[in-house]
Amino acid sequence: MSLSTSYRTHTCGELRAADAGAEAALAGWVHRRRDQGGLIFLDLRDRHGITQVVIDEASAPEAHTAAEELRTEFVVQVRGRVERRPAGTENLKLPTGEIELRGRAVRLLAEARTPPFYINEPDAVIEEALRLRYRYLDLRREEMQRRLAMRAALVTAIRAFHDASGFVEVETPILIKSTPEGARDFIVPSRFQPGSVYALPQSPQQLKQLLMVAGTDRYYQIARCFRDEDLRGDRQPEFTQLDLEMSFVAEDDVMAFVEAMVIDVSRKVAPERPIALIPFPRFTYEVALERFGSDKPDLRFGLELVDLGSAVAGAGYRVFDSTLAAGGRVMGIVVPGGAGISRSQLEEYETAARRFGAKGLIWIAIEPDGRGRVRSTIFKAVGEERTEAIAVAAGAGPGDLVLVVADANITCQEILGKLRVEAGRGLGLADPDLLSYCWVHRFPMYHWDGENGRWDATHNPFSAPVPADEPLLATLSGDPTQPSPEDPAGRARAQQYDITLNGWELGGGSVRIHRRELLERSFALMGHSYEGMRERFGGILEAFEYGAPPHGGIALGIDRWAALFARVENIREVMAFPKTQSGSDLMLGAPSPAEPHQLEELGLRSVPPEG
RNA sequence: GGACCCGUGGUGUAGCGGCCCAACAUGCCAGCCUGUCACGCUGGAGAUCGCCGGUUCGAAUCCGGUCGGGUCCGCCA
Repeated sequence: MSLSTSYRTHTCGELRAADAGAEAALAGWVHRRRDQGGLIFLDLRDRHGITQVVIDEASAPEAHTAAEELRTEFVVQVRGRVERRPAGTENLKLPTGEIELRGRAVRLLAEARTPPFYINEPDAVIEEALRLRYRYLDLRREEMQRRLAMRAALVTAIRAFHDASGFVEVETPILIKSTPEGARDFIVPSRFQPGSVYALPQSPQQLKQLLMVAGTDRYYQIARCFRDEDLRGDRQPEFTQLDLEMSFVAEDDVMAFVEAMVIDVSRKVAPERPIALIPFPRFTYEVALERFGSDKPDLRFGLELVDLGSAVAGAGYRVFDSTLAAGGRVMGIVVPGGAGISRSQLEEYETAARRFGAKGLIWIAIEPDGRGRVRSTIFKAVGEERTEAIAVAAGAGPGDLVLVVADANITCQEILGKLRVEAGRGLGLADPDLLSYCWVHRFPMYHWDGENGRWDATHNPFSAPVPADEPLLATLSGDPTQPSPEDPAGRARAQQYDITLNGWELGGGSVRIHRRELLERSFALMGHSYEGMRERFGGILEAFEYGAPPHGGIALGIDRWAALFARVENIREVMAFPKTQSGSDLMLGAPSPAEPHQLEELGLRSVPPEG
């Protein structure tokens, strides 16, 4: 494919030694200018690369005069002859470094103000607000262009795989109906019906299920989604999901397809990065929490949680005894070689544990040489022999450090899960090249919402129970609209699966309920009256009366996936025009106050904030 | 809703009660330079230290507020 146009014969990354002798025209930005007096060097840049232009006063006086006026980021076109560079002056750092363009004519296409930050220095540190204010300049930087291209390649690979697998890409509307579940909706007031609003989709969930009812069989979409919640490095108010849904599938069918797709896409986008385990490991939610203290485990390192309940029972340490008596857990992780860490590093673990919600952190260090010499927070209370026995029970050897937490079951697991990640990454155990995918499935259908006296969907309110648990979607009272925390529903597991990459939740999905009766029962458990359901979910409930196929699907966060491929922590780095933590677009100045006539048309009035 | 961090020439930082009408690097401007590639050399311009108020004889520096950015908890799947 040629990118030549009426302005250029080649891109700035294209010319090689084999092109020597050819006439060429290049167009691009002045990356750098090196003025030697009678000889001026220009590094001409476009997104494809950099080519050196040399302009000799003696042989091209007009071009030389023009080049003297050039400044950084001016846009120019240069015509001339491609020449091999004189021996010894080749630049091995550039792919085009064997040649240069001997400029005969320099044409200024656009001047440029001095940019507010360095576009030509890859390592320059730039305040993020400044980058966002001048995003078009930030994106001009090679690194950002690379990320945009990588993201495009990611989406292309996704489309290719789905297309080859019989999927139909369908666009769903952006103006839809507000639903009460999940996050806060962005709303758009209606001019036709003052006082009424559309909602922007949090995901196309109901629409894709309706496409299944329509017989689309396999649907996918690169879908923009919106959630009006507080932002984080990995959360933007609008973000992109790969959304897909398949008919006539069970859990394994969806997982198998997604796994094959993820492997194919990974190999296309990041061929140099090994995929840790194929097939992807699968853990039930319960096992994931028990072994890794997380429903999105980072499997690039071990440091698995160990139950120390029997090892500490009767040790005579009050915290352990009271926790166990209250039905809690005492668990630990072994930090290999951690016995040698400094007092201040230990304190960092303690601070981290408290930040994660722990009441305290107990540690046991086994000295590296000799045997039986331990240091520990519980040494005095428990004695050397018993302390060492606990450490050994955790699987620690000489030189290791054991971190122990005692708390209610899930609290204990989650705290240690976070400490595990802290320790694993801190010790450099997480191979940054590795792509370590895994599945976590069989989440609890519901968790008890004590505040509202109802069950709440752990993930998606349309998720189906695992077939064996379907009878559990019931209440003790017998009436699903009268739930209580002791209901069998609390034990039901969902056909819900999350896919995790290097400790990030990449996506989640489920097999859906496709029978109206069961969906209504589930909604009732979640506190909806039958009237309320018709109001909020009437469309889909009715659709299910007209023959809905069994179906299931998943949604994957494209931004997170791209960020992981780009090895960045923040999804803003892989979005062209992201917003700040307070939802502002610093470049466009959005959001901005509504014009009075706009409000009037919509039948709205602005109320000044309190205070 | 809450906690913490940051805000000083265009950019990145230093200075953290008087030695500062603010330092360093880079960028910018001018001059010189025919093989540079983060070119080099010489000279120059450029900052009411985010904003408002307070403490003090004296504030970039201490205190309060506010605005903007970030990280985290809540929230969010």
